[in-house]
Amino acid sequence: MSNPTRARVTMNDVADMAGVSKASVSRFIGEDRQLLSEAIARRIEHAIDTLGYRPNQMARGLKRGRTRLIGMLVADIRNPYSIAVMHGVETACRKHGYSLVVCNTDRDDEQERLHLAALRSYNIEGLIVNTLGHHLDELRELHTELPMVLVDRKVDQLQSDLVGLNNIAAVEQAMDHLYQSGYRDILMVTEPQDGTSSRIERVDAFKAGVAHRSGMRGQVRETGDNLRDHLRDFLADSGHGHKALFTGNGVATLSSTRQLHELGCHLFDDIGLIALDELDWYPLVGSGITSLAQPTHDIGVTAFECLLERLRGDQEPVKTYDFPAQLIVRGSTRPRS
Amino acid sequence: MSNPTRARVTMNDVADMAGVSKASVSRFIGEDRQLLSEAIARRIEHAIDTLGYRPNQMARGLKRGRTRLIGMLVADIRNPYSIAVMHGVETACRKHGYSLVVCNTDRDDEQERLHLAALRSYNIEGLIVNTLGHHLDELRELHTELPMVLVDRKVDQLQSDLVGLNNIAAVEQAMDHLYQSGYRDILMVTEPQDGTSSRIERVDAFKAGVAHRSGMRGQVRETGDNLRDHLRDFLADSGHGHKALFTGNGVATLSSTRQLHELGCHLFDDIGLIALDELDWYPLVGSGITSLAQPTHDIGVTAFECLLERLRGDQEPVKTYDFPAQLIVRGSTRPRS
DNA sequence: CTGTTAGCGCGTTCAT
DNA sequence: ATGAACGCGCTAACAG
Repeated sequence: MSNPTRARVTMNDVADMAGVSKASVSRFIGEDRQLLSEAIARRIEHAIDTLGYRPNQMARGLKRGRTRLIGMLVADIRNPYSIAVMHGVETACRKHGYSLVVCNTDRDDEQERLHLAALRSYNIEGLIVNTLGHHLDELRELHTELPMVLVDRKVDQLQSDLVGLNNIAAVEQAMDHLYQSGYRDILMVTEPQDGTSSRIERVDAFKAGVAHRSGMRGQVRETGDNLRDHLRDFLADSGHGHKALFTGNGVATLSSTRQLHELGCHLFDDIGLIALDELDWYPLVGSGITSLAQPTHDIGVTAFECLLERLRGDQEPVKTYDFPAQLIVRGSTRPRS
Repeated sequence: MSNPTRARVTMNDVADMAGVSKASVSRFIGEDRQLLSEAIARRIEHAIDTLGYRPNQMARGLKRGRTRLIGMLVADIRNPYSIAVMHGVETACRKHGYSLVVCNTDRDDEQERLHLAALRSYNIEGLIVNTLGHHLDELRELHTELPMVLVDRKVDQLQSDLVGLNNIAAVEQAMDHLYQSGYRDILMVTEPQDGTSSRIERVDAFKAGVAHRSGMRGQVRETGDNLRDHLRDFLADSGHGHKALFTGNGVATLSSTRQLHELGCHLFDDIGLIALDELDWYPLVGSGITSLAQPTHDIGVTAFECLLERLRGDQEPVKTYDFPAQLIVRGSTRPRS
């Protein structure tokens, strides 16, 4: 009964049953329905209903060159940021009748290559990229065939639209808030930069922000095996004013908070914290984690709409969409004096 | 330069350049490479490389009926459980040369219908379902064409393989642990059941577990606007032994913990907590949240492999894969006496 | 308004 | 071992 060998009902079947030509059926399911006479349209509709006919998008795409498929390349699908953006993309896709093929590379360059080949073979109409783009040649070649949009991270030498956070402004917001709350000794924790443009921008902005604020001291550390030692050292080294951590993304926040916790740190009396990216559990940790929330949903929606513009023939020069972050104040940056 | 109008290089181009017929090229990219002479194979390979030819999966699928596409219907893509399972599915897909089309319904029945139609139109070879399956007719019809596997939640009247947690055993583990740790007054918090089989099973198992443990009291409450009041009442109503919460999934844990936090509860001295599902922030909240972790990755992998079996012709009766949960003890269930 | 014809890119007989 | 011809399901061009 559930044997997947039953032949699919095709346009021919519908045409036969309705006693019309395939062309008429094609017109019925396409944009040209108004060209059909009332009588024929009804017969076709009836045949479609009784047969349960559904057009085959593959065949359709083969002929028209439009598959209604969008690809998304994600570096780390378990990162809540990626998920949130993807949710936005998916919503927008749905709204415009597109489906989304998600490819997770798990930060593996070889997987990226394989996925790119696969996506290409499926004739996707556009591609949303949230990876390091280490296969420049393939990407550029693909870009000659279809529009692409970068999310969060730039890819060098790939001239493509970009949508993401205004990192400079966001970091400035964070610095302002820390400064005004009385923190003077800041340790920024970032994931290894590794060529990721957004991380680099944030670290650079952090250094610049420290430089032009009098009495502020700033250092940068990376997540990894040594993080705990770095944090311990930072906590021990007093005499530079109230201390705070500035974590560059959700992953950095998680590992930093875990390490602080394991170090027996009282969250957040001993040390302040402001995080880039908002996660749903921030209110629950200690007195709550202050964060700069990214408009992830809008970022995803914009990425898709950007693609859609290009698909509709937009030939304008490469655009960049910089979204602002929203400060959410919680206990982890309570004012000090 | 990045104008998406450049014609794709096709099998014909390769054949022309290599001076052979399309059939030979087809043999080269297919399974019949050993039928080709060394000389011709080399010429074809060279042509493919210089032209950058990639076979068109759409056309291929159209002809052979194998698109190498798997669909996954997810009720809530922002639920970490779904993501974790999806990650497992994706890994398995990749390993076997399949690509994954993910469809998020946002718990909306109408979206489920639309997605089902879309997936079908793309000739996916199999479907993984993690939704309520409220469109039984469409699902059953689809099931006549392709294999399906249910994840986490059963769908009534849909005879299909199922992979998920052994809910009975998992809840028993939780109850045992609570009992042995000295808790006697338990409030289970679940998302509205709403026909979700896994939630129903967990609640039923909870009630049964309370019933056959002497001196234990158990109540069930749902997440929602009243949760806070329920929790306050529960906290106030003493005299039944040490209190603990048992949350039925990640979402329930998050909302319960938030409410406790806002009620000014000291986590977790005033009340114990054990959670079904493991999330990465559990160690950070209060003294840490004890949990029962699901083998989400394995569940995803198994779901795909199950599909693959069916695709390869497995005709055996419907199977059910019940995975065990793993208890992770943290401070939220510290022993009481 | 409607049907006929010719492919889209590819796999698969059949010949040779 | 290789090529010619046909068709997968559908759309687009042209006739009528």
